[in-house]
Amino acid sequence: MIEARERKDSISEEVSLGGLETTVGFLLRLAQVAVFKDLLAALKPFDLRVTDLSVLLVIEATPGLQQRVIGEVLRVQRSNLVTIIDQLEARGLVRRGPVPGDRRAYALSLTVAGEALLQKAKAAHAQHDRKVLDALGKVDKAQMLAALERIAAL
Amino acid sequence: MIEARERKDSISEEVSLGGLETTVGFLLRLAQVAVFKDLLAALKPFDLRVTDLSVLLVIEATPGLQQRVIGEVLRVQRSNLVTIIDQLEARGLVRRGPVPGDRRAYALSLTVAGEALLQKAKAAHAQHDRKVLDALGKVDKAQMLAALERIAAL
DNA sequence: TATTGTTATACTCTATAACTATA
DNA sequence: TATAGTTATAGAGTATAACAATA
Repeated sequence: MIEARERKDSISEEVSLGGLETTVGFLLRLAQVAVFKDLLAALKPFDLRVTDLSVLLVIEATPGLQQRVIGEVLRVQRSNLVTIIDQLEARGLVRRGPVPGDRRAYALSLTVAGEALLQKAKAAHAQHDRKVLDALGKVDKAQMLAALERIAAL
Repeated sequence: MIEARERKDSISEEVSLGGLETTVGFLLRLAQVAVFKDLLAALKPFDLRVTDLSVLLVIEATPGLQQRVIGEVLRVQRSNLVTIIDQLEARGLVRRGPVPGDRRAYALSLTVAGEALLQKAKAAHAQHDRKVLDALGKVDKAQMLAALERIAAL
């Protein structure tokens, strides 16, 4: 059984990934999955997913935004955003108000309850973000952000 | 219409993301999506997805590997790996051989055709990887990999 | 009893087309 | 004609449980 444990423990160290392990793309995926998993866990007490928090943050920053705009900046198809906003609205966190001069669109804003929940969620998010930043090590945050932005624009 | 164009062009610059834009997690997602999209396009001529290439690379590096091990190192559930290997095997790229002393498992290896296709795919991958590395800018590759590894271990 | 590969299934995320009511 | 929101649907990717054969 010692033999078995040694075999199992050594897998991630001894099995070569054929160069994949020194690839930015592969580690980028592992890192992104880990970050989302960690943030999702941090948001669990508030019953919010990562996208929900993103939506609330954007609306808080610019009340009156239309769904289309939120979809654009968050890279979410406007059709997929409908259900997300529906749920936030049903929970009384977000309000779909009228847009003066355009009866097709909605002006989104946070309710008092939404604002209150967001504040708590932001505290959890800040704690999560601190963990991520600590993991940067020698890499400067600003340079990391710049690098990720350039990669995102490939 | 000038007004309309200006409104549209300015969205990504003028609409605040509520702090999200200076967050490692958010940009990590955008970067990862872009990298996978770019790599997928690069692999299109060979009809390979990103995971397919990863599997081929790992098998090439260590012929005789079992599916379970590949799933572990690539973070793919062994049940989801079945179809992936099925397809590669059906295309004559991968072979499921016997494992001496364990008739439950398969020893995976590349066929001649699989090896040949992989060489071409590797060239395309190298070109893609070069683009990603160029986007790193001032960030040292080794330090970036180390940072991503630490984030992945959150 | 535990493990390998397998099957079946479900759930989330994402993508596309078409509809409505407005503009 | 074009646009905002909506509906329906389909496709990935991922996750879980249970099974047969074998250890």
